[in-house]
Amino acid sequence: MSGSMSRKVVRLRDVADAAGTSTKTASRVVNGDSRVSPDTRRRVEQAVESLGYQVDVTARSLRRGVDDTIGIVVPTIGDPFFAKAIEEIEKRSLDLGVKLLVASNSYSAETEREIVEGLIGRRVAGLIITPEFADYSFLQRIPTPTVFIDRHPRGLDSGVVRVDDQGAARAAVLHLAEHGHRRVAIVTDDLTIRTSKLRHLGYHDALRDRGLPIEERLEAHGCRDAHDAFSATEALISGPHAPTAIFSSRSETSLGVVRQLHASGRTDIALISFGDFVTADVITPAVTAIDHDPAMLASAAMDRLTERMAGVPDDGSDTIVPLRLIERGSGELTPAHLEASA
Amino acid sequence: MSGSMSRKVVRLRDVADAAGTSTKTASRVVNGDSRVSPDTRRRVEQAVESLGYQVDVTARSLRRGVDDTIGIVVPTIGDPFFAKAIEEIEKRSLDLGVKLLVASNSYSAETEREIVEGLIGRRVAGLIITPEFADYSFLQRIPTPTVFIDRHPRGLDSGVVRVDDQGAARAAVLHLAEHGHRRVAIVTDDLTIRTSKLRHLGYHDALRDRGLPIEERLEAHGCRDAHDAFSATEALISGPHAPTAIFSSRSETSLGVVRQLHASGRTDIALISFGDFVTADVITPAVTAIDHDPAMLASAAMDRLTERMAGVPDDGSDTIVPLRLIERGSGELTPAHLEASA
DNA sequence: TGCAACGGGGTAATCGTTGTCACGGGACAT
DNA sequence: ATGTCCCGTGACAACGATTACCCCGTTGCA
Repeated sequence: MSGSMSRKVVRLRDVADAAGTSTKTASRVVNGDSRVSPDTRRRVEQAVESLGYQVDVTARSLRRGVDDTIGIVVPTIGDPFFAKAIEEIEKRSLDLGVKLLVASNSYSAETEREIVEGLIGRRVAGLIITPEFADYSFLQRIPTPTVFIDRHPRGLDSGVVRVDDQGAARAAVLHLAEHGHRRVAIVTDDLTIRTSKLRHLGYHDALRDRGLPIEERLEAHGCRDAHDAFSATEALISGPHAPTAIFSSRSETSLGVVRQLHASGRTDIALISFGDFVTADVITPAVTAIDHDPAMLASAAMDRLTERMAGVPDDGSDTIVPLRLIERGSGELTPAHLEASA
Repeated sequence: MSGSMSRKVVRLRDVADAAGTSTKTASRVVNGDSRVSPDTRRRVEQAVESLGYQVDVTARSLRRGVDDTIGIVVPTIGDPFFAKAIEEIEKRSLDLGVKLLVASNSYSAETEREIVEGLIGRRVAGLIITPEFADYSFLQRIPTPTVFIDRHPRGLDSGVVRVDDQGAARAAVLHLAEHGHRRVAIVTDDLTIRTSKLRHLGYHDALRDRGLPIEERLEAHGCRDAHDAFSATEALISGPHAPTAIFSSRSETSLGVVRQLHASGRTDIALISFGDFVTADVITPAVTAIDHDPAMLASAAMDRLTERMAGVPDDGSDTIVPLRLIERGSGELTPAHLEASA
């Protein structure tokens, strides 16, 4: 019944009225502009406090032309790797006083483009994108600072923040070779996926370096999940020329490989997993893994993005995030024939 | 050098000009209003296409008073449980044509409140919050539709979407009792955490139901991570009155328990983990777990949120998301003395 | 025939904030 | 003493889309 039905929202105008200043001055106080006298500042601050004023960000963003957000687009948010990356980026965003818009692009090329365009339509201050299906040439004309991670975008000549897939895969296989293995198999995803291809190339690099044979029957491609890898591994190890070591190119496939090795009692076969997973150290033997730290990738991406936002143009070069090999046992097994002769 | 330095952005006005209509009509087309003649519609659509027009969402949001976004606030984005939940919510958001703002609140009560207020200042259409430290009484006055998940917010009388922690913990311990165990230990986090407390209560419920002893030396509290749990388990199983079964109240602690059991060769001790983890089925024996499906929780939260957004008020009741017990072996081990007598 | 209802369209105000420009007055240098 | 410059401040317009309101013909119906 009170006469003053409180207005829906408190506007800067209301604050200014209460403090006896213009909205402009109130705005100055709210935005930390130094050119305000201490007395005025205090009055405004007090008004803000008592009225519970909060900036309407939609209005601010319209006026400024940019929104205090950055968008991140990943294939799957639930993937622990990307989840950790998002976490790191959110942390950094907090420091920048910016909010984080997350979106997934693992639907189709069309929705992927729509999603990115939608983000741009929101006038995001920056974009971090894991390119998937879409052609990104449309970004050419758009001024939004953008950083790509993990893979190169199709249709756009841009630097990328990524891990050294090829180099690390090579290092892993060399590690196996160093322990005496001459028949090293690979279990991997579809080779049309850039990441998979690079790791596959690294695998070949290592074999070539060591003069080891490259054999098709040692390669299992197209393993999209643990289940595929489970079957593929069975086929690999059941033949007469079974490998003494396996290089699994994704943590997902590693789970399948491990299950198969355990199921068939062949835990004597060496294994290195590209991509770590929890409990890799609980299994016997514990699984040696190459770990790419998502936080590091994310951090590097944010560094790059803040650079772009500051106006530094993309020079087309890639930022390579290092990887590390975690020796746990499975990657240090020696082949049976060597053990016998020892 | 070209004479026409293209204008920064294409506005609705430009589309209208190109199509020879007013902005109002162009707006109608863009927003799918039916009261436009087919011919006009086509002209506008063509203009949109050729100019590459995109709605400026910041302007639209200002005018409408709400932004087409929903905010989700969780303790840790990187936690697989919340990551999966976010993933599900993002999927649902896509259907609603809404973007998702994610934020973490695991910093402090103050930043938690600032984060939520910041979201509200953005005029989000809805909020999904996992309350942590902050007092949420300030939300009382705010019209933004809000749904809380996992825990009850402090300072606000509101329904919640949550799992039945206490009931499920009770079920797990009863499951162990059913297999003959009379000395069941618990490894858990700090009991000041609501979730931990509820699970602890469920543990006691079960013991009481079965007339089993409640002993302090069977309870390891304050295990914040796998490492703590590792040490705590060592203490638990080394005494003279060691338990024959362990109930671990978080997947994180379960990792520590498993490591300790393996390290000390006591894989004969039964174990049920509250919270599943990958490779729980690779370990020997595979770990029986109670799984709370994050997607289900998220989905229920979205159902509730869309209801709120449609104007249905909170009736204060909780939505309970069911859990399921996944029998894998470790929870079905029988105590040594029973085996001996068998 | 008269008139209301409706389809199709336009004009201008509005959302809340902030950049631009202007102004009076003191400090300081010429 | 006069100009220059900076400070604190305010009036005002603009950001781009939406929407309240108005207008003009057609129809349909009494």
